[in-house]
This record gives sequence, structure tokens and C-alpha cells, in this order.
Amino acid sequence: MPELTLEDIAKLVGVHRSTVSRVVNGASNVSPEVRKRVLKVINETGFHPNAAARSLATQRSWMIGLVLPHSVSSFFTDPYFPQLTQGIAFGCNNHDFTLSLFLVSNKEDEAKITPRISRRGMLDGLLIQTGQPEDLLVHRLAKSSIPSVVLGRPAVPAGITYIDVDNVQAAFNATRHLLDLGYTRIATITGNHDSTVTSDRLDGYCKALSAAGISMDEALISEGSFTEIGGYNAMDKLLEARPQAVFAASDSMAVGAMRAVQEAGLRIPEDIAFIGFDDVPLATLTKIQLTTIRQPILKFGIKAVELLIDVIENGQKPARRIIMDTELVIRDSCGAKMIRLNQDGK
Amino acid sequence: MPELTLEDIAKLVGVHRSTVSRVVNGASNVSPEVRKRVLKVINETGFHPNAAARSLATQRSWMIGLVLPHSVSSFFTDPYFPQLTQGIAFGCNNHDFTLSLFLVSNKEDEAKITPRISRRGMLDGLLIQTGQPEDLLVHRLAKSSIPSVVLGRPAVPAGITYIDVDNVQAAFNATRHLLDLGYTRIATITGNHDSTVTSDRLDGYCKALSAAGISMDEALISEGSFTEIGGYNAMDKLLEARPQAVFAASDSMAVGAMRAVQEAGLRIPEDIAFIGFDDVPLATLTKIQLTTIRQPILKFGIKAVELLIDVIENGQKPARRIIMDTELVIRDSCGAKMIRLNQDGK
DNA sequence: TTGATCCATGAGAGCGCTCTCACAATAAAG
DNA sequence: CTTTATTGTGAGAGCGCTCTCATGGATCAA
Repeated sequence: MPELTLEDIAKLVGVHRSTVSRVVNGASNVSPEVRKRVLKVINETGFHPNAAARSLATQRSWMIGLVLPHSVSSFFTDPYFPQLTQGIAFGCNNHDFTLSLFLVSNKEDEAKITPRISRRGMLDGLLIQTGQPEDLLVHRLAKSSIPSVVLGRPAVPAGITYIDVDNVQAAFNATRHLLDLGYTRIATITGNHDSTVTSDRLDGYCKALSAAGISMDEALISEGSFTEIGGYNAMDKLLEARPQAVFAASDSMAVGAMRAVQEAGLRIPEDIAFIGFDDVPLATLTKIQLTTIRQPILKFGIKAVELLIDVIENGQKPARRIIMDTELVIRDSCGAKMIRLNQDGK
Repeated sequence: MPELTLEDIAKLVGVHRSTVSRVVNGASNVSPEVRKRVLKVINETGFHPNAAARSLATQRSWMIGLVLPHSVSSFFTDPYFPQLTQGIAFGCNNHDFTLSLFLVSNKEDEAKITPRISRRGMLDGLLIQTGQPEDLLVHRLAKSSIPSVVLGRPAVPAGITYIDVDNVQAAFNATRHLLDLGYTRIATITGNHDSTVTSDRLDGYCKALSAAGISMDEALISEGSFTEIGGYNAMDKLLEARPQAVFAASDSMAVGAMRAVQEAGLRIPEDIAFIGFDDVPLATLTKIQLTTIRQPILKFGIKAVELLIDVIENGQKPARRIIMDTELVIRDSCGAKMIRLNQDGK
């Protein structure tokens, strides 16, 4: 099958290239008879217009890029990012965009990838996952003219369009839920200390405690780096502080931490109650199902794509922001059901 | 920052467009003095050549697509695909290719995506994950002229370039390992019955049994659909058949199955020994670390990209195939260490 | 009949690059 | 001092589309 062009189709049908172009693009001003003949030949030949030529002529590629920076690429072990990617891919499909994936695993990658994403004509826009504060990529995008949306609140959000969940409120709700159940010694396992996600969730935790008139105890805060093993190690350190309940800033960390608790011979939720964050499938796969904060991950991805399309079509300014709500999902690990049962029993 | 073109740069430097193009592409026949002046202006202006124009002129986009079909996209809950994606992304970075991701979640997606991937000028080549047998996408690619490599053995491999691991040999080794440890009632939990992966692994399992002179027992074969919960359910059914050991065709399924065993009050590996497949991080996160078959997932992805580049540069024919080896990783769940300990003790 | 209006189609410039070819200037060889 | 090779640069066609504008025929009102 040779590489056909509009011109070839035109010749076959006996019309001008322009007419074929009109048919391909669904323009209205083509006579039904001609349209039919053109479509027939297109179907017979399996013709598809050349994307590069079209991009060049229209200055639109209908492609967007998703950049997962260095600090985040190891997170591919966490179910969050696959799910997010799926949501974004779904959003792209809905709007006939193609998704390009830029996984930056190290500094060399970054150097190689940067020119590719800033090259015009290839991408209509960019979705950029925040990682560390002062993320270089986030900065560079703000300078570049390519439309972009940041996933997660950047450390310095001024003038940047981003989408995030309300982490402060979510963490507040989680902690508050534990307080409502009567726990007073509540620990938290945080993610990497240098991300805004971590500081926001820690913030919510602190706010809930202080709203309940409970003073902070440094011994009840431990860093878990968003991995299962990180949660396990963080819990190890927390054990001597004897918390009654733990708010883990991700489900993976919660699962790791719960393993540490069980290996120490303690029961969940009787001895230590747990609440996680994310509501990834993992949360329901443990023997003691995890109470957690549900993030609308798929919706988040879809929304991010729609926000980016808005930026592409209506310009970078003014900077927009979308903050999505989360939801508390009560299962077994927080002890709510057990406590209610006991009360009913009395 | 305006959208600069080669022409603009040329004007600024006072040379012809062609010369700037030579500098950008590192052609040798440019005088050092001129090259320096051109580079200076390029750096000052932050010029990047337009990708669409370049693609149009060279008929190369330096982009490849990764297609994860419908039957597979739910697998995004399994760590295998994220890791594979990472390997592919890594391979792309190494060779200055950009990766496009096509997640096909349903039939509508497929209809929308197909024209995008077959449109010329957008992709230099395609990586296609096999799913069901008679996969429509795999068929369509064979018809289309776009260079492509299939990931996993297609059901009808004639004339198709693909890359796979030696699943038969791997499953043979796994089962053989259990036989060597003295188990004779060995069960297997398979993936979806309609994939070649499943049939190959089942094949290896059967071959090992028959080589040991053990007759097949249908009651010892159970389908687990490659998910943790699938493994759990499959094990439930196997329990009454009282196997001494289980070969699970994925680590996720093994973990699910082990949970079922523990909930039934049985010990691993004393009562039932386990061996998995994949060696994803999950395998070492369980309390009883999983003996498993290590797939070189990252290398597999990188190799797949290199194979595709070969096809892009040297043509689709002849069809090539690469079969990669696997490795047995002995941990706790198979009982090898325990058995050795006991023997030493005697 | 004349002109105005509408519509389907053709003509052709232009998107921003690459790449072959021609040409001039210089260097090497006779 | 010519002839030939070598090198650096310019010129311009062409990649396959889109999109504006021109054109010519049909339709309709005056």
C-alpha cells in the first residue's frame, strides 16, 4: 500500500485537492454527490491524512505531553500514578488528543527531554506533575510559551495554572474522624518532607489536633516517603511512642505501617487504628480493610486534561486553579465499626 | 517570546536558512566562525526547530506509540505494566524518541484511536501489547504499513515481529523447582485462559509434571485472571484438592492465593509452598517473601524499543523475534530454605 | 435582460523545515 | 599558471496539508 496523499485521492476522484480536504474535514459546502464519490475512494484506499503536514498547516498537533519528573518516577511502584495516567489517557481519548509520556528518571533524561518538549509543533500543551519544591521543570514551563497545567500545587503557585485536591481539608477530615472516635494520641506518617502534598496533609493533621485542643507531639510524626517500605520503617519508629491511631498520608504507607504493627504483635484497630489516603485498590486487599480518604484520581486526570484544553484554546492567562474534594471512606482499620458495635452491645 | 523560525535566525545572523539548518543538525561543512555566530543567536533566542515542519520534510517523527489494548488496560492495577512502560520510556529516552501512550479502555476508544495511530506522519513505529488471541489490533497492524513490534507472542505469529520471554521454559523451571523440593501434588493458578501467556505457562507446568512422570489432575488447575483477587478466589477452589505446592502465573495472583491459604489457617510454606511469576516489588513486600520467576521487565521494554528501531530503519521484513530468558529467584515461600535447614539439622 | 446573491469548486500561497544542486572561493596538484 | 579537487554558502524545490480568495454557473428579484 503506497503512501497516498490528498493529491492522489483528488486525482482518482477527478476533483481538486481542496475538495478532498473539505470532505476529510467535514466542511459543509461540498455537494452530496461529490462528497459521496470522494468518501468512496477514501474508504477503498484506506487513506489517512498526514499528521505532520496537517500540524504544520494548522499549527495544532492535537497532542499533549505528560511529564512525570525525576522525583516522581519511582512512584511508578505506587498505584496512584498508573491510575492518574489512565485518567489522563481517558480524558485525551474523549477530546481526540494523543498523549505523550515523558518519564524523567534522572538528570540526563531531563536534559534530553527538555528540548523535545519545548520544541514547537509537537505538543499543543503540557501536563506537569509537581515533585520537589522549586521544581526546575515547573519553572521552565512558566517561562516557555507552551500552554501548561501543573498537577498538584506548586511550591510557588503565583501565575501558574494548576489542579489539586484539597489536601489540607482532607487530612483535617481524616484526623477529625479519628478524634471523633475518641482517640487522642494520634500519630501521622508523612510523605517526603519536601513536597507540597506532604506539607498540606501535615497541615490538615495539625489543624484538626489544635481545633480539638490537643497539643502537637513531635514524637508522633514520622516520615514515610510514600512507599510501603517507607511506611513500615516509619511505623517502627512510632511504635515506642504508643499512638492509639495513625493517619498515614498514603494507602501504600498505611499498608506498610500496618504490617509493622502486626509483626509487633499488636491488633488493628483494637490496639492501633489506621486511616490512609488515596483509596487505591490496595486499600481493600488487606485483611483488615483500610479506612481512607478517597481521591477522585480518574476524575482528576480527566479534569486536568479539560483544564489544559481550556488553556490551549483560551490562553494561559489568567492563571486558573481547580481544587477537587475528597471523601472519607470508612472501613475496618479505623475501628469505627467496632466502636459502634460495642456501644450497641451495651 | 515570538515563535521564531530558521528564517528569523538566519536573518539575525546574516546567513541563509540552509546554513542555520546545518548548524542545528550538526552538519560538518560549516566554518567554525559562522557556526559560532549561529549558535550564539540560537542560545540567546532560545530557538527550537518546529517538529511538525521537520517531520514533514524528513518523513520521520522520532515518535513511537505504545498500544495497550482493552483487554489489558485494567492491568494497570498490576505493577507489571507500569514497569514495562518505564522500560519502554527509558529505551525511548536512550534513542531520542518520544513515546505516545494509547490506552484503549473500550471499543469506542479503539474506534477513536485507530485512525490516530494509522495516520502517517505522526508515528515512526508502534509497540503493541498482545491481549486476547486474534487480537484485532495486532491483525490491523500487520495489514498497515507502519513498522511495528508486538509485545508477547501473538496467537498467530506468522510474519509478525515480536518479543517475548520464554514462558514455557520459565514455567517448566518453576514447576521443576517445586518437584525437586519433593512436592508431588503441585497445583497451578493460571491467568486468563484466552491469552498466549497463560497457555505457554500452563504448557511449561504440564511438561515439567510429565517429565517427572506425574499425571495431570484437572482439579489442581485453577484460573485466576492475573489479579490479586483472582488469585484469592482461584486458591479457594484449590484448597479442597489439598495441593502441597502452588505455581501461580503471576506474583499478584500468588499474593492473593497466599492470603486465602493463611485465612484458611494453613502455613506457608509448611502446609502449602508457593512460587510466583514476574518478580515485581510486591514479591518482597509480603511477610513470607515470594519465590518467583524473575522477568527482566525493564530490559524487556528497552529491548522492545531497540527491536522496533531496527524494524523502522531496516524494514518490516524479515519478521524478527526475540525471546528473553527468565531467572528463578528463591526466597521463602517455596520452602527450599526450610527444607535445606531441616536436612542440615538431621 | 441585467445585476445581485449564493454555492460548489479550483487555484495557489504558505506552514517551517530538509536536502540536493549550483556556485564561488580557496587549496592542492600538474 | 592552469586544471582539478575541496570546501563553505546560497538558492530553491518540495514534504502534504489548510485556508483564503477567485471563478463560474445557477438562482432569483427587479
